[in-house]
Amino acid sequence: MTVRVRFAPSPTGYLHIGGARTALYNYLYSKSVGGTFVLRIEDTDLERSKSEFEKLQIEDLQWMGIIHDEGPDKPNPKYGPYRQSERLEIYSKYAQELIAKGLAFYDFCTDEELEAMKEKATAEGRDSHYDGKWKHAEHFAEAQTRVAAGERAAIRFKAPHKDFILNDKVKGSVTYPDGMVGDFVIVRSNGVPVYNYCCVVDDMLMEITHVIRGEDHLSNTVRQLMIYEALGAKVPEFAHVSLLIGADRQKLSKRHGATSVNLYREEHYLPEAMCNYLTLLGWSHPTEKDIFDKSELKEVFSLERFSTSPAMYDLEKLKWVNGQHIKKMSNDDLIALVSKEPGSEFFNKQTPAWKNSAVEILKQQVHFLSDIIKMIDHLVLQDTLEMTDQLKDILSWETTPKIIDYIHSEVSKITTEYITEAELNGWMEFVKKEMGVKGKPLFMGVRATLTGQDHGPDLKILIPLTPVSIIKKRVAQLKK
RNA sequence: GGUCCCAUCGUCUAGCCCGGUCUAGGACAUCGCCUUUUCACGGCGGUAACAGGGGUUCGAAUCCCCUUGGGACUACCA
Repeated sequence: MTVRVRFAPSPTGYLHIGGARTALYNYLYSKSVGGTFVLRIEDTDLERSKSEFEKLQIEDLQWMGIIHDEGPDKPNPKYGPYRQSERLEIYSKYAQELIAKGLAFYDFCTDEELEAMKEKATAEGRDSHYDGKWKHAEHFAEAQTRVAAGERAAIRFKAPHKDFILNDKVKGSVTYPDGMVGDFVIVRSNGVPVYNYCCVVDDMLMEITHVIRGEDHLSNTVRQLMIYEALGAKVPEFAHVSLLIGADRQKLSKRHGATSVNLYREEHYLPEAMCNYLTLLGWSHPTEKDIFDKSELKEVFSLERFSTSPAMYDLEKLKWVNGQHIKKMSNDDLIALVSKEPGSEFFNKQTPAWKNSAVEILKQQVHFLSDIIKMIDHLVLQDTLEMTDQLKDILSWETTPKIIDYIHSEVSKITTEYITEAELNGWMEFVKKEMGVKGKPLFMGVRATLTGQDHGPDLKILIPLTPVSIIKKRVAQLKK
């Protein structure tokens, strides 16, 4: 039997980090067993669903490399359509079947009646389950005639009186005691079916074999179990993955800050880093490897390695993972990405050798792509000096003014755009041999003179990357 | 309130199912040292956890129960 999994977002907003993680787990599982990954759009909430969001969410998924095998844009005639709003007749057909079998019933109760029912139940200390007259068989005929006459009614499912047991791949055996849920609505009075019902009909018809989703669905799963049974459908395997939480240990939501994938895309996080980090939030690599690409997981991904407790979404570690992925990249790939960063105009004008050298030295110490541009601005293009205490200290050494004088005259002779490493070496040699300066005063003195800073990358690489015009300005300021 | 789920360093986690090899391992963060005549990278090391209480057992992070704490669900939302 081929494995079929699905990710079923509601197009009511941007793709959420938590959603991306579930999508990723489904994707990884399907790849690990050679199954099919289906994308289904759950847009039965007419008010909140917007087609733009569907498009945006798919874009975010694609950015992360979570590519679906089937979906609205890649339909398989056997299973489509893939938008619930386009499957209304299907749901209606099965709802009629359930009514015919006496497993569901039309309900004409008004909101007020329902409210009164609830209040009465709470007053009596009972669970506030549906208690209306329409569930009883003697009213079925009346209900049919009223509906035939065009009156609107919701359709409720008759919750069977028995325990349900779910063997969850992550949670293990979960028991839902009898009476946990009452007769619930499967089709609203406006004719639109609800999630718990559509989901089952779709999973059944789309032959979904494994449902991997957030733990927030765990309690509701009993409703779905009931419907599977009523429909006579085979129950898929369920894997309820623990939730992502914020620093306050509450379910991750907008108020925890950047929780939409598109924000990270805009900040140019590396998609592979994002996937890497998200994978590790609730799943562990069998060899405790912590930096990897999705493609390396085919052989090792399994449902057995999920953690059962919630995981806190922590930007610090994501930052580190992103940095690790930058280090892993080839210089050419990295150059291509850096060239698209805002503020990369100067970078883009440089020779391939310059870019390669710059990227090679800078990628060692950054966490984000934008850091590379920031560092170029700071290390290479900064032409006004900031008088830090450290710089003042270096300038106070008796050898430093002599170095400045010497380099000032040497630099003014340079007519090329860049200083070569050989020229720099020559200056170092001169200061060492002819001026008798060595050790820390030599290196720090030269560094301060040329960069105006007391620390930074290796001068032999940094200085040939810095335009002479910038260096001239720096030295001139120090000479005063 | 009710039902269900969860509980190892500050954080992500390994170990738990199949008790002993756990004076509890790794990673992020943090601190220190080494290396780099600077910074970073890297290397080495430190601080830091089995929520509490009862059992079962020769022996429990691992099995059972209770307590406590946290979370989810409890819609004609998904």
